[in-house]
Amino acid sequence: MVKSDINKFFENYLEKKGLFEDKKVLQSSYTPNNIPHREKEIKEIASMMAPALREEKPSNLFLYGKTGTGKTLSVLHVKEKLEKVSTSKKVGLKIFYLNCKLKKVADTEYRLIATLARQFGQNVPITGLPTDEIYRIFIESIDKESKNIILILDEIDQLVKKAGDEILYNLTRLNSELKNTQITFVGISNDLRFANDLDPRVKSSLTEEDINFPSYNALQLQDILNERSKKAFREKTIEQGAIEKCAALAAREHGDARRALDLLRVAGELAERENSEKLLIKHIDKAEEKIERDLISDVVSTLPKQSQLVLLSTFNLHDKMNSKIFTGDVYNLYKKLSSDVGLKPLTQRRMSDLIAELDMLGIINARVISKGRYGRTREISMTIPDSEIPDIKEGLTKWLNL
DNA sequence: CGAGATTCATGTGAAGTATACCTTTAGGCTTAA
DNA sequence: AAGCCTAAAGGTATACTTCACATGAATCTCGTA
Repeated sequence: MVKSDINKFFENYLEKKGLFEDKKVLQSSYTPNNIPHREKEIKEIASMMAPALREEKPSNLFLYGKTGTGKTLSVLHVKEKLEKVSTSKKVGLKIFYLNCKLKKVADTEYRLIATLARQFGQNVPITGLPTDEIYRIFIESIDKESKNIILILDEIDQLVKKAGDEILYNLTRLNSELKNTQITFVGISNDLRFANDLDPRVKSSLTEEDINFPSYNALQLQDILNERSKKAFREKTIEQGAIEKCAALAAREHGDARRALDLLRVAGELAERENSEKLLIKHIDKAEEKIERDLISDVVSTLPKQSQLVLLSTFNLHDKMNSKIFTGDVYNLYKKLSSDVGLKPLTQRRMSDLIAELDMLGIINARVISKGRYGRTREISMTIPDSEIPDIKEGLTKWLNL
């Protein structure tokens, strides 16, 4: 009985055609051939990098603009095309893309260089070598390879925030160490003010040329969504107005195209799970909530245990009393919790740094204030809407085996 | 009443420690001549 | 004797601790109007 039910379910599942034709198209890793409303920027990038084909050194390039404005996409697009030409014409050119935000990959000077060296096929250890040594290995390996190297550093602001701008200084000076090769840097930043806070020497050399990526407006987002949904969904599976709704929602938040695409994809997934014939507008509303939740719980779940504990403490305090939360309170609760879990509590000094990190990740808001006579502390408030907190708390307690 | 001193609770920087990992080196063992 | 393996020595990066000093506005103090 049961067995045949299950068989039937699977058979039905197979027979029933899903809404998606090709879901990959909506994922952020996908690079479409056609990038609407970025023709100008792509052309600019291409003309900046073109000298590399003649084995001349292109200027360093700096791209900035809010998240989801197509910076990464445009660069990768140009990269692909450029690589194609250069390999067919046998030009000595290599292009590397590296996202500096990835933890344990490129968030310190050592790790950044080590990752780069690894991309050149060098087998370098994750720790133990002097940083100079890593530089030497890296320089050596690229110097014999090819004439031109273009290094794309995505989310470069994150790197500087964590590890200081000395790295960039070292990097820009790298060219003087190289005999046969030249490195061109392409920096990408979401933070518009980032370049201004840099050491002037670094700034001038890194931003020889810069391109601003403006935010998309709702109409442009619609174009993008239409373009992609044609490939992603089967015909006539989207309710009239659904795409417009996606575009409008995403446009409300500074025109983030990635968000718009996520919205559409998750809505499609939800619709499919509900066995709905079409992607309806209501699915998009649900998708918005889900994305928010998933995004946060994704970050939270990859946090180190200690940070999770700190976060849980702040959430608990936030629930218990709706007054302001201060560092000292968090630390006391954290200490109690950590002994419950059987984790050795960190010092308050360290926790202070952890709170600062959580703030940087945008999971909480922590602001240093002075309470005058009553000392100085961080005042912590929530960035997450109250309705989402119980869910995340549940996840936290699970991960922490509480 | 108001300017300046005081105070508190913690921020923050620097230096030190523990841990995990790396390379080099020297000793001991095996092996082939 | 040459070659190979192993373990110790000496080095680094990273996460964390310890120590000590810095902060900055509410509150206190005290001289002055």
